[in-house]
Amino acid sequence: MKGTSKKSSVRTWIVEDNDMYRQTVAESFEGHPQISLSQNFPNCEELFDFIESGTENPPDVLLMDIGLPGMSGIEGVKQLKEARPGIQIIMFTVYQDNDRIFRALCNGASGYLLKNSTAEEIEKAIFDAVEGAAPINPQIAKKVLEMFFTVQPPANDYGLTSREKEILELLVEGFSKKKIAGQLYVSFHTVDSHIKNIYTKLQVNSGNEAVAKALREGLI
Amino acid sequence: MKGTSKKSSVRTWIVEDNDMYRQTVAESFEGHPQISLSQNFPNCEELFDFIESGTENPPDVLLMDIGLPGMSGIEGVKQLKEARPGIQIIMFTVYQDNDRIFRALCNGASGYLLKNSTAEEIEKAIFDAVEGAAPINPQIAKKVLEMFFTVQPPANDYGLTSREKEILELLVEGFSKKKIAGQLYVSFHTVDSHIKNIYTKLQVNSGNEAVAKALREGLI
DNA sequence: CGTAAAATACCGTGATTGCGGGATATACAA
DNA sequence: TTGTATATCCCGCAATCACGGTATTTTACG
Repeated sequence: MKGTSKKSSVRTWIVEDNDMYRQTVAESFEGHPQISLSQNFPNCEELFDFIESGTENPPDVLLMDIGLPGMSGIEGVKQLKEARPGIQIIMFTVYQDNDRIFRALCNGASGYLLKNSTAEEIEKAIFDAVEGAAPINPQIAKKVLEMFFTVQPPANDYGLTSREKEILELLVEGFSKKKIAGQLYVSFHTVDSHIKNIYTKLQVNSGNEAVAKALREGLI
Repeated sequence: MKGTSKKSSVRTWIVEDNDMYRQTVAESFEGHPQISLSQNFPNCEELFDFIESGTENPPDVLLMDIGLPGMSGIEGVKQLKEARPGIQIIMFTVYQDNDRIFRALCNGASGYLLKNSTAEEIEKAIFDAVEGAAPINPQIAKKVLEMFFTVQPPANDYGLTSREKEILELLVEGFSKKKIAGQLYVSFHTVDSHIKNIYTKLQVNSGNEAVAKALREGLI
């Protein structure tokens, strides 16, 4: 269906500066019936040269080290994703710090494996990636979740009434008191009173502060 | 070291309303040397009753269905995490919609598996969870990444100068023009001019709008 | 060296805001 | 019934803001 012609083999390349490690990975896929690890590079520069030479079509999946000489794997992901968005890139690294994880994923990496992964895990990750999924090492996934789902205090709403929330929302949208009054078909004075109450409840004393507090604490 | 006494067996419970499915999972771990699936429940209410009864210590890991009669698995995660934050909860469901994924992870779920998982995958996920990692199905992980790492237009800064950014920041902090002038040891008129330029560049015409735009688009 | 951009400073005016009052009506709970 | 909360409305005034000018000095850069 849908014209997705099943490929006989997932074409995979690897960028890894440690010669021995690169060879080991390459060899572990030799003779693999569904994965052909057809090219490997010691750094990003050679990868890009090869792609631009047009000698061979780009791969389906790329395993990318992060700690590379010259251009880092993080920067490599960014540039490769810009040039060839279709390639699924799996980071393949020893680094587990939030900053590298964040930047790699920001730049468009589809997966993030640690170098202690078994050949089976790498194999599964390649299949996952080519199917549009995101193979992420559970330890890394934990950090990603922590980055975004940090247990936030359940959105203190400062006891704002629904009317006050409504007006706060319009304030955030940039409307003046007069415009808000028009929008809600009430008098300017009413809006003014509500805003006074909002300021008191939020413990602020200017529109700017109220808007900042509302946006920062997700009050709207 | 550190007093972490290795447990001989990972104690795991499951909440799943489909009797047959629940039995199947339970049976697949019967006689497992390191995982004891010691209790199973058809809904959250019975789970909580059992926990409160104190008959047995809470488990290390809980497999939690989402589509449950009565209290949903999402709500169950929230309440259980509040009561017993130490329990690692793995969602175990057919649902793949962003909203359920988001809410489950928000409420503190450590993992998210699909029901088509193999026994080996579940086994690995339980071990991952108890070690503090986050076993997430790659398809789900992809959605999580999309939720947060959507290729955002590279932070348009509207050509603000560094001084203008500085002043915008102070504006967001709720300072008045006069206060900003004092803070920066410049005249009120200078600040006024900068703010005029900021408004022009951001295409807004009030402090509220500028603050909202700055916060929403991460200009600061 | 020259020039453009940035930062600085000033003026005036009308609009808007922040905030101090106070008032009325309605609804709901004690 | 009597409060309490919510929403509505009004007044006034000092402070602040938005915005139209103009102009000087500093900085950056070819």
